[in-house]
Amino acid sequence: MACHIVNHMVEYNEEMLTEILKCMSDVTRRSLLTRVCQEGPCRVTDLAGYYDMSLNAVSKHIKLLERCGLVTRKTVGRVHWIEADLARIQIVENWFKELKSIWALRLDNFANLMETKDD
Amino acid sequence: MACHIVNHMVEYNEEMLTEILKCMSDVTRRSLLTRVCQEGPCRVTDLAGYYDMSLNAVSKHIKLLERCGLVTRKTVGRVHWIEADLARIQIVENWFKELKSIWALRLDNFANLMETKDD
DNA sequence: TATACATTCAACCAAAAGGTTGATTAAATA
DNA sequence: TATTTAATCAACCTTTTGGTTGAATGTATA
Repeated sequence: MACHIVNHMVEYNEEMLTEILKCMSDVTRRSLLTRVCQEGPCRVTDLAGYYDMSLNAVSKHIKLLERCGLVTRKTVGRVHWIEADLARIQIVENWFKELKSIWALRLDNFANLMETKDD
Repeated sequence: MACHIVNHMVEYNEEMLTEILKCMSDVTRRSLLTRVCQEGPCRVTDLAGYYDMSLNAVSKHIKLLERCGLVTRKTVGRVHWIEADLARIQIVENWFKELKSIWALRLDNFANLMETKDD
């Protein structure tokens, strides 16, 4: 299931896919990710200010984003700076690519079969 | 948040993203999707045979895949033929693309700011 | 027609997810 | 030093998710 590391390719496996896709499937976490992409490094408290939920809830969302590598954290004194890291998106894109190629391969085989039939 | 429909672009909104990403975040559903990509139209019972869970559980997974448009169903008599439809993947890819462009835009702005500072 | 087969529906259950509040830790500041 | 500030930890609650089983529906077949 896992693919080979080639050049700058990012490896993927089922557990990583599950973690990343599950993480991205929440609207608040997608919003947080978008925000840190737009604004660069943000403090947890400032991020929480945008949402109609407790600081704790946002803190937990950030922890999940961090756990699957979609954001990174730099702690400076008591302030935690949260920054986006979109590299992991490649893992999902690789899966999409593989899925599409599997799909295309079958259609190719089907086309060949039809051709053979015509002989 | 929703983007414009341009040519063959597939529109997206938060609800669709949530639905599709949540659907893809389950390992059994990803496996089912891969399988129907490989094998073309499959019967529910045959698909269920590959997994260590009840037919009912697989049936429910297929229903979720169908609900968010990742597979389609053709009912012929008592047999339901399940087929992959990867078009919806584009919705997620569009979001990735937008996110990356937001990210790149900010870095550009930052670079411009530095340049201005140098004047 | 009686029976087997393909699939879903409905009710249920345990675990996970997403939220809350209150306490805790540690750093900045009056 | 005492207090405020930044953030997490811990316990708890409700809803959702992913599974189960048994019954129902509809179609094919002996």
